Amino acid sequence: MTRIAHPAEFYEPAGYCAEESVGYMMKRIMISIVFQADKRLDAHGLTSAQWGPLMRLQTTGGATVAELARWLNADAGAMTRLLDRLEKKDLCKRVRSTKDRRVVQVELTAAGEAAITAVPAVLAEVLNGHLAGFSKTEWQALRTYLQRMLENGETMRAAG
Amino acid sequence: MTRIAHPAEFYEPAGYCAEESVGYMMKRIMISIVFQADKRLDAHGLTSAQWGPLMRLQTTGGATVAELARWLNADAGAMTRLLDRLEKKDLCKRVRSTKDRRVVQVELTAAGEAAITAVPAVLAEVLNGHLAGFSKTEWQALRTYLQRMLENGETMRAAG
DNA sequence: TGACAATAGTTGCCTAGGCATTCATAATGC
DNA sequence: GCATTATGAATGCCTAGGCAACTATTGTCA
Repeated sequence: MTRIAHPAEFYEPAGYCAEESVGYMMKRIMISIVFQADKRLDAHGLTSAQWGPLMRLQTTGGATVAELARWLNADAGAMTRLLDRLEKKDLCKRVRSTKDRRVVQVELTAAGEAAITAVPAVLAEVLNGHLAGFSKTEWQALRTYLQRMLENGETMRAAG
Repeated sequence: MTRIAHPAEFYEPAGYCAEESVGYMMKRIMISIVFQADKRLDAHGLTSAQWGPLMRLQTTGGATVAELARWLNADAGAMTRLLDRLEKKDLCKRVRSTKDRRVVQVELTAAGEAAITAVPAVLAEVLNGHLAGFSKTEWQALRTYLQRMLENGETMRAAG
């Protein structure tokens, strides 16, 4: 039996201050992370939006457009266009499935395999940089908080 | 004399797992927050990107394009186009400054004032919902962590 | 003063995501 | 079997941000 937690009451309409909200802070942190990652990945011809599908393709050894979109919490149409750009750069290729002719299997090309080898190191470096000074305990606490916020978000979404 | 913290070593290139990274979690949280805010603000004709400048205009009683862009960590060109859309909806207006003829003062219209009255309540509700189950101590700890990540990001940016 | 740099705003071109629609194919139900 | 429904992918139209180039204006300094 799961107890549904009541919404917190940390923020109030009167005197709401954007700078103090966790939303504003997280937005700025994400801008900083993406900026640093893009700066390092630019030399490899990748943008911060492009390594996501590529890494997923590597770990799973191929996926469909819908699977990629679901995994990245993205729109299927946006994924189609993102794959267009990746395919134009010869980083992945589409193969129409023969079993289910609706689906398109997406696979990495050799160039795609090569392009993502540098990605994990870049991501690790950028994240570690933003966590400078954190103890392991603090890092774990942060991840616990974020996980709980994620679950609260899913609860809100399910509630409609 | 400020001690520069060394980068953390929580993430490593080998075996890097996107799902476990704080970046991936924060991205998904932001998607959830923006989704919930957009859902509630749609009835007021605002998008999640539009209430930012409007609220800033309200609290400061008018600002320039560059000031808005800086405050929102956004590009000046993007801000110009965002203000185009807001002006088309008659939510704000531009006034060329007479003192410095380069700058454009942006002000809220009456409709703009009316449109943002509902925003603070929406933001407070969405944030409180994502913080359901958090104690005040945990919330403060989370904000401290986020603040430190922000400062680490600024350090990285300054270091080049 | 006059050349130069700095700043403010705009615009063009790019990547990018959300939503609705469309088309083809597959699964389901009568 | 056939109509209905569901799913997968793609496309059009919208908002949105980053970067570079450009113009107009202001500030700086020799």
